[in-house]
Amino acid sequence: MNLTEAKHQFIASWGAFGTQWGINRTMAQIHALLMVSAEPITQDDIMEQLHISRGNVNMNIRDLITWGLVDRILLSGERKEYFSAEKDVWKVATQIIKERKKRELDPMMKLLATLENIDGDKKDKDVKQFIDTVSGIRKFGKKADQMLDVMIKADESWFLTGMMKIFK
Amino acid sequence: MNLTEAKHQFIASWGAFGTQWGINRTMAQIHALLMVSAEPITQDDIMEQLHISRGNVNMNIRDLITWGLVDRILLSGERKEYFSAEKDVWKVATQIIKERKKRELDPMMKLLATLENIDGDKKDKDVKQFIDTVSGIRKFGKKADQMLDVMIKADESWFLTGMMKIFK
DNA sequence: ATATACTTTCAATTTGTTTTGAAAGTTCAA
DNA sequence: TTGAACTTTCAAAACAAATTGAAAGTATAT
Repeated sequence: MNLTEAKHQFIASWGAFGTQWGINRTMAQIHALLMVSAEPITQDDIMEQLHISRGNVNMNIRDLITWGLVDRILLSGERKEYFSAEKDVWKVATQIIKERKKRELDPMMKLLATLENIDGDKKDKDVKQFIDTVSGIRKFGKKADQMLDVMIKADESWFLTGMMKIFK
Repeated sequence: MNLTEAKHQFIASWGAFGTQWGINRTMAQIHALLMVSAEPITQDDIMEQLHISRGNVNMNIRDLITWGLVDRILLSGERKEYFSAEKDVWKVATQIIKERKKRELDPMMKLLATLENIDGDKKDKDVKQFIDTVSGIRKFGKKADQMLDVMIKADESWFLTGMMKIFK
């Protein structure tokens, strides 16, 4: 397989993979393209390579920037904007974890906390089941949260070498 | 807040949460309903409580069963089928991890392995960037994979107590 | 065997999401 | 300023996913 074919396949698969995790396909594809691009590229490059419209590129690029995964690059003497993605997979992963945690996990945990305080007789089996379920999710979520916080603060080498000893 | 309101809110939020992670809303809602139900319930109960059609319930219940999250219960003397969800959050989590790993992570890792072997001069900066990106993702994926395997095999108390000492 | 109670299927429809492209907005050099 | 180069917006269109419900299928009791 040559580079062009491989790039295409990588971009297509990364896009499909993204959709399974609630990320829009184009956004994942743009991110994939930027990840394998050695140099910063322009909106027009992306439009051309992925065969998508200008508006679509613009919208998703802006999203990727708010996710902290892509940077706008201004080359001196150039009018056009260039874009470049963080290439370090560890940084990409921690950035995504940080964002999803903030946007999704944290609000869910907050809600569960309030739901645990319902009125009703705790001897009633339905009330009991509800409280048990919610508090079970909450306990699990808290621990997962702590773990993710440590991961976000840790560095890659710790993850790749140190942590694994523990898991043996 | 009373039980009924709290259940509704839990089901609605769990459904919304699911969609952000690539799980269809109804499926997540049915799962939520089953998680907070003290006793097994029927298709008709689900239809009524979530206001959805018979076909929809049937389809999603079957999906939940293939995910290993819900069981069909046959009460003796009853013609009707009842359904019940695993209530232990740890088991639910490991089950989901196990399935998603098998369905999504494993195939992606396999693909990346093949993409690493492209033809081309490794001195070329584009070829180099591609290989570096793919192998970076693969390294990360392998470690995450190992970690998840250990989690799947471990038990809840290990996660809730033991593991956290390590992360201090 | 047949009626009854229940489950499954799937084509058609509805609903939700993504994409387009033309128009409006911005920036900057001359 | 003006206009050329570029970016952003957003209503409409295209596309994808979820949902319905009626018909077909299956199991069971009599």
